[in-house]
Amino acid sequence: MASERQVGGPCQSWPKDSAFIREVLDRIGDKWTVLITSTLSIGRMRYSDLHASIPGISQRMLTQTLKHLERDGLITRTAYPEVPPRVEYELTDLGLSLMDAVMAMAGWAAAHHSEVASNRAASELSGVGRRKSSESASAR
Amino acid sequence: MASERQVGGPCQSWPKDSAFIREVLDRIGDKWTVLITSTLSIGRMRYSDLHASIPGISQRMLTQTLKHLERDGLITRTAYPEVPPRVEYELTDLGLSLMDAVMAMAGWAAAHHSEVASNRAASELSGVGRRKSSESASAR
DNA sequence: CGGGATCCTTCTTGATACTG
DNA sequence: CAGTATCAAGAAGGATCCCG
Repeated sequence: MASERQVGGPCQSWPKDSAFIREVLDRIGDKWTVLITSTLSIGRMRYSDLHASIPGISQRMLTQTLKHLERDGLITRTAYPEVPPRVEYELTDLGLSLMDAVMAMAGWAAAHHSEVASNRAASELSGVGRRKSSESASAR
Repeated sequence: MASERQVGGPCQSWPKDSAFIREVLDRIGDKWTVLITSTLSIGRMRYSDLHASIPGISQRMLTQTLKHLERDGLITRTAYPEVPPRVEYELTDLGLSLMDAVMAMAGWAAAHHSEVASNRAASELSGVGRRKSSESASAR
């Protein structure tokens, strides 16, 4: 595989403007962002519902990620001035469009993950990307 | 915006199989992976060329990221047994296909970064996602 | 030239406790 | 309920030195 490709062909066209690409990648590269937005893609939810729907997230990370998403206009935050406070979050159209892009990535993942997995397994046996026990447990 | 969307519509369809999506996201969420693969999309390169082409990367990260990419079958590593050692890296078809997906993300970024930027600026003024000086310098 | 092995510093994150 | 504030632990990243 990858026997003969013509070099210089596809996409050598971002010299220095990789700034916003990095911004987007920093956002979706964040574990919680994807989980939160995908959960919100079901519909608007309140804080506690999100917390319950996403196992393992701390309030700190939930709050922080929600703020980042709100700041970038990917979600809206609506606080109702009631006696027991109620706050609801919802994806904006912008956030929804990002989800589409993420789903595209998910499509690639679904299409190629087995290939990646077998490559990885083969490398593991031959000792290419071998990790040193301390790494083998969990990657972050 | 995002005034009335029908809930439950788009993409509520990954309950627990988000495992490989995370794998892919962990990979492209990594700052150096994208820079390296996009550089390699120009054509095969040797270690020192990559190091020179990517400003600010350390040998440690370059080597490590290259190993991860090789392990997953996204690039190939070819070592020539010469007197001054020569090692060349090249994207595989798999790696190239991932680049396509990344370029799709770049497309989203290009289309919406101004919108995100203005949202962010507006939030900055109203104090929504305000950071506390220690965060404002660099986000990782 | 192309890394491998260490050390050391910084940033991120989870846990916990407190508040409007 | 919906956060905020503080703290400690761990991982990621850079710098440096060395080897084949």
